[in-house]
Amino acid sequence: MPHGPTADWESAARRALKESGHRAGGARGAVVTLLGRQNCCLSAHEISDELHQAGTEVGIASIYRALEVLHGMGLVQRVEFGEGVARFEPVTPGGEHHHHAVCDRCGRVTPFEDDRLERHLDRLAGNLNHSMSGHDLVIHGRCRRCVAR
Amino acid sequence: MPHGPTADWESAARRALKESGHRAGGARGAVVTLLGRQNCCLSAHEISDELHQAGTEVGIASIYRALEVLHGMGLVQRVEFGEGVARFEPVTPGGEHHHHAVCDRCGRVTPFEDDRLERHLDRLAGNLNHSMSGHDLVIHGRCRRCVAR
DNA sequence: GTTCCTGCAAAATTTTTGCATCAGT
DNA sequence: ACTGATGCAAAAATTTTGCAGGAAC
Repeated sequence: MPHGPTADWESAARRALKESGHRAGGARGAVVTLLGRQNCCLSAHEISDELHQAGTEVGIASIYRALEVLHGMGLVQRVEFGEGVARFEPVTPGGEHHHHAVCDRCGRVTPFEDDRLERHLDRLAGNLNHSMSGHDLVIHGRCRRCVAR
Repeated sequence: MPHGPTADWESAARRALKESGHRAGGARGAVVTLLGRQNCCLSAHEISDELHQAGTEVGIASIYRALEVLHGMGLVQRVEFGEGVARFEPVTPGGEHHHHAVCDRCGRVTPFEDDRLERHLDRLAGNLNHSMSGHDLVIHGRCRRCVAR
């Protein structure tokens, strides 16, 4: 289910940024590169840590600002699982979309996808006269590992 | 769709609290009463305001603590819509369950339910070997009112 | 050279915690 | 009375903002 880096989100994002007159150097570029390698969501803090480990120092404020721009352009989605931290993940325009199963015991997040669910959601949004720009289903419970204990 | 107060969540909650040796006087009782009249979610701040308006002064810390206990007992669900505030709503054990359509423009939250979706989710959780204790689907977009403008 | 971006530090929010006091059973 | 609950104030954690310096084009 988690399937390699998302299509080519990174180049699409860089193109979109350039077209709208944004630069993608230092901090913002690093965030774009990192997200492009991601197949699920990361919190701002996790992004900071990963960049740090890769030897790229980036201020946390710049990370939030980069995410704000990307979110405003519809390039990243913001999701929250009820733990009080926002998480961000790349959005592939017509492409793949996944949802999240969260283990309330160990915190593990398992992404999954389901075509029927997607179709179902489109229909639902139509019924509500709600123009849907994004959606996220969060399943809470215990992951298979924690269930076994 | 939004349908009156949830069955009789309040008495069920009070019973469950008593059985587990918790009291439900002052602050906690006020939160239980308020949630029992609710058909969708409220943030801690909103709960504080509503209680205030009803003439019941309750410290915000007590509200969080009450919600913590209720959440721990599975009596309330915690949901977040990506705005950085947690919202809480009563859970009716075998009963009704709804989801949320959030307008990213005006902030309006529209609850909705769909039986087929619920059945679908049960099946999905099974496939993932994930024991599901709760779930929430958030649809982002523009509500019908904002779409019209 | 101009404009936008970045980082630091400070501020604003939301949520949690310590502790003395108070209320429910 | 005893135990647990409450409120206040302080702390912690997350996110936002102001501003001076730096990088991109």
